Amino acid sequence: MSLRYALLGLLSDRPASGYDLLRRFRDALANVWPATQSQIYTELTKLADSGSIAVTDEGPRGRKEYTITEAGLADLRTWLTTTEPKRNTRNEMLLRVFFLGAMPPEHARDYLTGIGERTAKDQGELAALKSSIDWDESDLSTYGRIAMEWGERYHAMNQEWARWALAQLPERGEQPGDAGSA
Amino acid sequence: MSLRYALLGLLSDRPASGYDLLRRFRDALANVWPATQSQIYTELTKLADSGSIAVTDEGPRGRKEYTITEAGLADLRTWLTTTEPKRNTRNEMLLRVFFLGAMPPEHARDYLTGIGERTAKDQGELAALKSSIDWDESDLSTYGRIAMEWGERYHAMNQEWARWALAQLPERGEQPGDAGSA
DNA sequence: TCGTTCATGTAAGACGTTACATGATTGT
DNA sequence: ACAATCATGTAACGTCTTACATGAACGA
Repeated sequence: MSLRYALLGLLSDRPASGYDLLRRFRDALANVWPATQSQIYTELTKLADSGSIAVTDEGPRGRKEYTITEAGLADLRTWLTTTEPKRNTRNEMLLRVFFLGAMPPEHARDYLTGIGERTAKDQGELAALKSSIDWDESDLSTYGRIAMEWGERYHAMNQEWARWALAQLPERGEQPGDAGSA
Repeated sequence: MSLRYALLGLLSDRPASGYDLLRRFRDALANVWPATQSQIYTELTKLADSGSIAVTDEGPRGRKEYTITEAGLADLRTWLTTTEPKRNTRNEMLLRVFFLGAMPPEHARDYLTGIGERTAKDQGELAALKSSIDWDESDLSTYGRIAMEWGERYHAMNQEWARWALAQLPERGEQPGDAGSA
């Protein structure tokens, strides 16, 4: 259901074609709610059928510009206010952590080190994205910045956790009870 | 694909029936990789067909106890070492943040306050879960504790972020450029 | 005996991914 | 002319959720 509201949300800012929305998903929402071309076009057709959006202009190459209707806006507001957001649970990275015991300890270290590295890379990409955006005084910018901050904090948290987790593992070659040199 | 490996992972610790695994998903993996009864039984049948697990005992009420095979263990290890974990992107809570501009500012405050409250509640539930677990010296306990720590840090991060985000919004009734009383 | 727990299985539908398929327009 | 970009649509497949369906065994 969320894709539906993501589209309504973007269209509440300004009218757009499927192709426009596809780019906005790639640029702005890729880290929050990824969607494929296929999904977007299918959902736009459904939204138009249900009267939440309407085709308000047609351009070259079969371009159709959609505008949100009053009904669609009401629908979006209902979603924002009266329904509880679902928690994000599934986490493949964390699932693997549970089963690191099936591997030699060396691999557990490598895995956690890898997490730290990957999240550092993601953090860099997020920073690049942040500086590439033309932040203005619009609502989308204000709230986009707030979402971006979440991403930065998330990555920082992951890195700190990965460092901490490494410290929980026995040292290379250390035996249980051997707490280092005296 | 992850469900398959979650099952192999649990079975690598010890043999279990579908019903046993269902409870372990509810208790230990609910916050990391939720799975329904329907999904678990279906996947166990597939795993048995492909030779990754085998029925090694049958009990009352049609109970079938599954044990991981060498092939299954190899499969699990391959997954752990040679494939990249997929990032967790979809975040409904954050998606809504983008569109808070479609609502009066009051609602944005309420929403962010609500996030803080809900994550505080989740944190409490996680703490309760933590103290309810019989932590021993097994690998699953070691890595389970590490995963638990991630959850604690995640909730703490969310609360700090929600507090920060509230401070970014204009004060109740404040106009842009009006930075409080002198 | 009667309710709860144990125990397994199937089916329909929503959502998401990947791939296929087509063609107009623009810029060099 | 030709390549890149704009622009839309469909089909097959896999995963996840919800609901339906059944029944044995245990304990009070």
